[in-house]
Amino acid sequence: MSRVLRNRGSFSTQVQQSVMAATQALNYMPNRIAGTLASMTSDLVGIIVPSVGNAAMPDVLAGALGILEERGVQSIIGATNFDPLQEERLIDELLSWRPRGILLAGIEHTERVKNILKNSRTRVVELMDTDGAGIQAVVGFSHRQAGRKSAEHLLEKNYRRIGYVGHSISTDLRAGKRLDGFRSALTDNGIALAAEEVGTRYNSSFEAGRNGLANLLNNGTKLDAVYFSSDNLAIGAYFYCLEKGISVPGDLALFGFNGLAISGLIPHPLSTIRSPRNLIGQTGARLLLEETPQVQVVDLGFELIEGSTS
Amino acid sequence: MSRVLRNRGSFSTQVQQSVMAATQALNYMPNRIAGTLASMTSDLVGIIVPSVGNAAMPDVLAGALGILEERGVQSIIGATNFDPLQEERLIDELLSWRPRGILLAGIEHTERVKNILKNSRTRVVELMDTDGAGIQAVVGFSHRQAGRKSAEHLLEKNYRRIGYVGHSISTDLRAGKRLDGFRSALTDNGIALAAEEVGTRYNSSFEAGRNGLANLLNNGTKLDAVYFSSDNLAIGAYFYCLEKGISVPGDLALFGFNGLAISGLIPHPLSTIRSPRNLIGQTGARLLLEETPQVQVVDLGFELIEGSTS
DNA sequence: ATGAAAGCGCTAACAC
DNA sequence: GTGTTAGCGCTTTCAT
Repeated sequence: MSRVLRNRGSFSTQVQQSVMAATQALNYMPNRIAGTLASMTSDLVGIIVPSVGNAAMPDVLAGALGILEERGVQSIIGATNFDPLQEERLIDELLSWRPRGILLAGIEHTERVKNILKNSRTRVVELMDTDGAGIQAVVGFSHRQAGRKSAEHLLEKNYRRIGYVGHSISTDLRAGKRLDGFRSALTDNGIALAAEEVGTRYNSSFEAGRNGLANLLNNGTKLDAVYFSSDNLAIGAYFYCLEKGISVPGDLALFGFNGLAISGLIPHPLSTIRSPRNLIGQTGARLLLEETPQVQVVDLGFELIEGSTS
Repeated sequence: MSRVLRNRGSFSTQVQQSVMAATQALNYMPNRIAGTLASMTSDLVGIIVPSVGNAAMPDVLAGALGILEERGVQSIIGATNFDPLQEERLIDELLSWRPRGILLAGIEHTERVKNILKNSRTRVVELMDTDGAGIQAVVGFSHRQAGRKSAEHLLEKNYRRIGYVGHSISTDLRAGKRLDGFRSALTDNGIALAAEEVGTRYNSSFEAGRNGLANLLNNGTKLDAVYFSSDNLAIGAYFYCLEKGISVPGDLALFGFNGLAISGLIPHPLSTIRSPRNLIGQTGARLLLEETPQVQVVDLGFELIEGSTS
């Protein structure tokens, strides 16, 4: 009987015994589909990310999954490949599973998605980005501020001829916001980006960084620092410098974003910005499961790591 | 009415019109929980991996998710953290959702898991590892062979004093199999591993490789090559060599495993073994969805990449 | 071509 | 403390 299996309501030990025996004998396996339908509350949450491979995501996912699994909730994970329409499709399908909540990477979505989500009573927590209005709760940090901070650091260090190398900026909106912030800090100090290079078709970000820097340098503009849309690009570029005998940071300073483990272990630890990715995932998951739905934004900030490439 | 919504059975355009109108007006959203319960067939699959951050996993996941999403099936993903009991727990919970199938990383599971899965009629595809008996279908390659091949390569190159640096070998069974294969090839040639170092408590594999190599070298054993349990370890060690002025491969050869993008871009492209991770994910997903359940093992092989660290 | 009805395996509410 | 029953929102089958 349902009561003993779920340990709710009241029953005698005697009944418990026999029920236990029966479930063992019959090899009983609960059916959550039926349970969820009957109770109208599920232990499912949806998680939608741009891509499971995207440098920052594994940490965020690991953080969220950790919390979710320990509370016995299952996660349906979907990847949008940075395509808003794919996101819309995934959310539609997700909603048809009546999840307890949805964890979304980023705060940019199609209008339809925003409306649907606002009108549905599933909890929604948006992750990673606090630059803009969220649907219900958002947990992350300001990419615009991260960009600004990066520029300010470079300016303090007296770099003036600064270039940018990015990767798929039209689709990676967060990278776009960082660049915006970076640019505006430069503008505030009366200088402009000396050159920029945005490659889109590379096999890896390392390659994008490497080739991006090569192109930038071959264009003839004289640069003393380059800002990259992420650590991986910066690392690819760093190796290019090693290979070409470009002294870092003497000839050229390099600045990344993400604060990946490897960035601290290359011969010149990379100057970069690290965000609390795992914590963002954890916090998002906790918020999602919280009893009291609360409209709020949790800014977990970021940290500038001064390595030796700047 | 159900027939027009799912475009099955027969109905007139007139009825179709009115149903469409009604769904629009009422903002109808299908309920797959109810649908699944009624039809007793679901569009859910479960995916269980050791960790979403584990170097090889994002590619496998991306491959699998790609196929799965394009066929409109949702994925419940769980991470075991290399803990067989956690895997057992996850599988129990997964099964209660009556998934269409389960994708499992690896072929080592608790006896209970194997029995449950054999007796359930959910499709099971085990990924990554073909060294041993699978439950139903397995897609991957032989880690033992990969290890052998690595050793043979090093021996051909005339390295004789060979060390090993690994990371969490007791939990990462696949790494253990590679080491086994590596060892046996060495033994076949009458030599033994000169030294080995297995660190477990590092923040990252890069660090494990770096410190592992440092320890190995400090122990005084003279080595001319080191085999690492993965590229990340080897890369961490490579940077250590750069820093200490150890010439690679002159003083010391380095050999990794995985064939990550970054490994090909460091100043000395890493000698390593690359497996078709994305393809393994794709193939696994396809097999899982196939109509005709077929007991089989699909060995997708691997490729030895001769870089310049050996 | 279409309406009606019987479940799917549970949970929650109600009676005793 | 324990047995019973009415749904949950669909799919499927059976009449019509």
